[in-house]
Amino acid sequence: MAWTDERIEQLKKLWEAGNTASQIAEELGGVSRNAVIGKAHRLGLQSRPSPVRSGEAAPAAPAEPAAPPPPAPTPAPVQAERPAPPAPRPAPEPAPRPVPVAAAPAEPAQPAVRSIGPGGFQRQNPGEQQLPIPPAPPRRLVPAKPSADMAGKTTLLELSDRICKWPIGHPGEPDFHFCGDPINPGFPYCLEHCSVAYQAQLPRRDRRPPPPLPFGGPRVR
DNA sequence: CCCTGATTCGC
DNA sequence: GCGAATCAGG
Repeated sequence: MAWTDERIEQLKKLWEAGNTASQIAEELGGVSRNAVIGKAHRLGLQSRPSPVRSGEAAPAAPAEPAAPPPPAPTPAPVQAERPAPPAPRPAPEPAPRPVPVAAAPAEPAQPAVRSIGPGGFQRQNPGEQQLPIPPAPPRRLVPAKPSADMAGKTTLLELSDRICKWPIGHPGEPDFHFCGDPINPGFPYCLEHCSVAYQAQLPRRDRRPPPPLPFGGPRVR
């Protein structure tokens, strides 16, 4: 997979938005986490806090009223003979810039989880057809769990090589998610779902009636 | 062990 | 330039 302008753009956006390299890699597809990191560095993207923040984002900062920290004068640092990295403090936060006008490819504002249809497209409900494109995100975007009822559920974006990818529910529905249990080593599913997915071929007369199909079986309406 | 980003280095 | 392998850390 090549680094097209679009993909690079997406990479920058996601990187600066605070997504992890893994998340970005999955988002882009066709690239590894390492590839993303490597590219990010080659692009000169500021290395964000490398002391990883695996769990949740650090909410730490108390909602301090507008009290911008004093501008550090930082005079000439006396670097003896240490190969101190010239890297200036990240200081991202591009500041809310006014959105041009129309034709704004704004999309990163979307919550990570949206209903993803079979083709990979994002579904729309009848009522929400291409209305006003959301203005630029006012504030830093955070991965975040979109809705309460999705809390704890494994979404498409959270799949990895070691968790069960057995789908629960129907794609496109609000609570569609994946099993998420640890996989049965060597298989894409957990033990339980492997037993459903892989059945030994039995003589006809001994066959059991229909095992539940993936995706929850035929739709019922 | 899981994860994170950083760095190296052969391609 | 690319990214797997490796390193270092939470």
